[in-house]
Amino acid sequence: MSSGLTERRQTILKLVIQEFVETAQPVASETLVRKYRLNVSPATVRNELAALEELGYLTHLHTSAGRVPTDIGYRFFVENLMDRTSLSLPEQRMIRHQFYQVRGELDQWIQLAGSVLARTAQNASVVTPPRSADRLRFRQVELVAIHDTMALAVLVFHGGVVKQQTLALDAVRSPDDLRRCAARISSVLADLELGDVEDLLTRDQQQEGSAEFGDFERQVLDLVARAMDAFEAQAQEQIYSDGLIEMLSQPEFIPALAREDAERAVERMRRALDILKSGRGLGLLIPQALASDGVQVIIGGENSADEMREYSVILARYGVERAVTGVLGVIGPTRMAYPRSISSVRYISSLMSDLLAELYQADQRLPES
Amino acid sequence: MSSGLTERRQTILKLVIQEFVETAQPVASETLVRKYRLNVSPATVRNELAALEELGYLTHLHTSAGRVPTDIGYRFFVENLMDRTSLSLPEQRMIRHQFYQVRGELDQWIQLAGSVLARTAQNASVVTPPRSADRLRFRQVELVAIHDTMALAVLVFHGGVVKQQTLALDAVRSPDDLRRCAARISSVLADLELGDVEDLLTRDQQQEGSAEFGDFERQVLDLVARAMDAFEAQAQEQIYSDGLIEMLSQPEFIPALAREDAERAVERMRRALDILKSGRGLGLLIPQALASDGVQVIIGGENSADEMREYSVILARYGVERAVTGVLGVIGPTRMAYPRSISSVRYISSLMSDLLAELYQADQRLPES
DNA sequence: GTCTGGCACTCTCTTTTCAAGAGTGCTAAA
DNA sequence: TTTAGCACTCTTGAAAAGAGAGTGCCAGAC
Repeated sequence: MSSGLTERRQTILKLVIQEFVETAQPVASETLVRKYRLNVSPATVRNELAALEELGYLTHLHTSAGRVPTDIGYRFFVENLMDRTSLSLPEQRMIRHQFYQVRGELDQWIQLAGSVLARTAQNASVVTPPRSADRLRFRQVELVAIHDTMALAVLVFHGGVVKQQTLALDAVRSPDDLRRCAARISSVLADLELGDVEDLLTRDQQQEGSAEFGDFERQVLDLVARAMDAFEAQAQEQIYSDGLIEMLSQPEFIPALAREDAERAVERMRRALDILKSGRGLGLLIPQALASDGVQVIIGGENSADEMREYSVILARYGVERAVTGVLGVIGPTRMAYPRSISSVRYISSLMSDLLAELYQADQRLPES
Repeated sequence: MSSGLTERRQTILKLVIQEFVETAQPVASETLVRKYRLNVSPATVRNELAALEELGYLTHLHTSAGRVPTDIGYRFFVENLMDRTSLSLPEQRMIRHQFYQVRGELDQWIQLAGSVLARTAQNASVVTPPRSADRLRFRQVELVAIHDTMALAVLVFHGGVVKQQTLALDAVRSPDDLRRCAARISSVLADLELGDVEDLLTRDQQQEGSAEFGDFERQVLDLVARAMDAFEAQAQEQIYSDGLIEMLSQPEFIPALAREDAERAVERMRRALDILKSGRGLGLLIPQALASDGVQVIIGGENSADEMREYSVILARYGVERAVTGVLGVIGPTRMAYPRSISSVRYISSLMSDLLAELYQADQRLPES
């Protein structure tokens, strides 16, 4: 009976999605006619809705309820129907200004990106720190005295990765002592990877008596190896997330608005919490996003993880290609303001890329407000 | 009629609280007799319960429901009835071991403390980073080249406070250049506070032509001033928290178990989230805990903040007296396993104190596993 | 052939009612 | 002072009934 996705059906599909995203209520034929001043009757719209349902773009919760988009419906909307907008210029300017205020602090960039994404998309956000695709390579170490028997070791790796650790000294050391030791180790370990460092250590330990390094130097070497190990071990796992409150303010999590068993809303809340805290359900998506260009949109059941069936994820890679890259994005119920969320993810990822590029090549500049 | 808190009434109060903490259900007279093999009849217990209610230690939700402790009841329990236990030795050992594995990393200590507290108390936890009571005093700066036009500035302050920031260079600088500049600034700023640094900067700017510092040096000075300013500004506010999931797994937040309108459970959940994220309701408690010795227990309405009426907070100061101190603790529904939570807070705070002391005086050692 | 008005039908949602159950409070007796 | 007995209160759950929302379909109009 249905002769495919006619123009009018596409228009109606778009309206249904807009309406549903806005109100979180199943959309009735009469509402569409009244609110959008369609000059056809509700009955006509009903026929079209039935056709759209048969084509798989909409569903019915029960016989006498309005229509709700399916994952396929959202997908078609995102691919073909959606207005491709950007964040407004004042908004962009405000965001740039916020980043400008924390210039120089990578950790703060990450936090800020998470918070801005959450606010603009009114959903949860995830950001992974930028990582190098290569294995970690040592660059140099600085030892700074904190007091007589305590020093701070600042380890710098290629790609601008920095890690600091305190270090209990076995004996009192003068600043000169520290400097000498740091210089020695920096030159010995320069450009080495974790495996090389470990080899060096075991080799040194075997030739007991005529050891190449002093006790103190070996202590620092050990620290370096441990730090590199710890760093590589957690490289994949770390996901910063924010916007829990924003997401949980969505009607899906408020029983009075979701018109359903409050029990289910609570259960959903708990599971959402779990997803964000553990990063489960995102695990596969992130490497995938790291390997793709542009903004990725994963809608509901398109995600293989079953617990994500009711959520959409919008991700984009950011960083400097072939150097360091990370992933950032938004996560929320499938009923999501896709145009706005996508614009936001796109803008923040390009902004973060600019910031990182500045860290890597001085010929790119942070846009100033 | 009631002749005060007799021995037997105290016993019964203790049992009511233990039972209620365990089951989260109002406690009935018959349950007490059956479960704890009291050799009196339920009717006798009922009389005593009525007396305890008149004295203010228990309440009734409605005529035909069991008894529930009041804040006053919990308070009496904590002061007089509670068994004063410690964490078991195996548990202590396991915790120490976990801290041992992240030795040298203050940030990790804080995270770990939060996670351990949450797990042992099955509630949310809060930890503030250790802060000095004095104003921040500069110690030294190191400049580490990241690449040609980018350096990392590591600022070290008195009290072991360290902050790192990247710095875009105005021109290519050799490592020697950087070292010289860092040494110069370190010696000029040594032991200065924020105000002094700012004075120095304005004084230098006024004498235009014959400036005391080079462009590059002034750039670094500026960075230092900004960093100190930012650091002092956020010194009070930063509260790390964990254990949201643990707390939200308490029956109070699960409508099916709380036997009440699910709506209310959801509302409660949302508010709890807000408290943890914003730190509101804790604001007054933390300075208070910083000024007190030992473990502080604030039960329900004892907290002036109204949104905390249903929550208890257990806090302890940690750190090195007169040097750096922070606060850590547990937050959860008033129906809380006080003995265990208090032991846990006490143990972790003393452990963290030991760790920090090690950072300050070498004559104290981290207990090794 | 497409659109529209009308109307029956379905399902939800809310309210009411009723019975069962849990636990207390009180009284009177041991 | 303790206890048994019993009436009373309040909750909880199930079932029933009525209102409302929205669809699906048919028959007629354009």
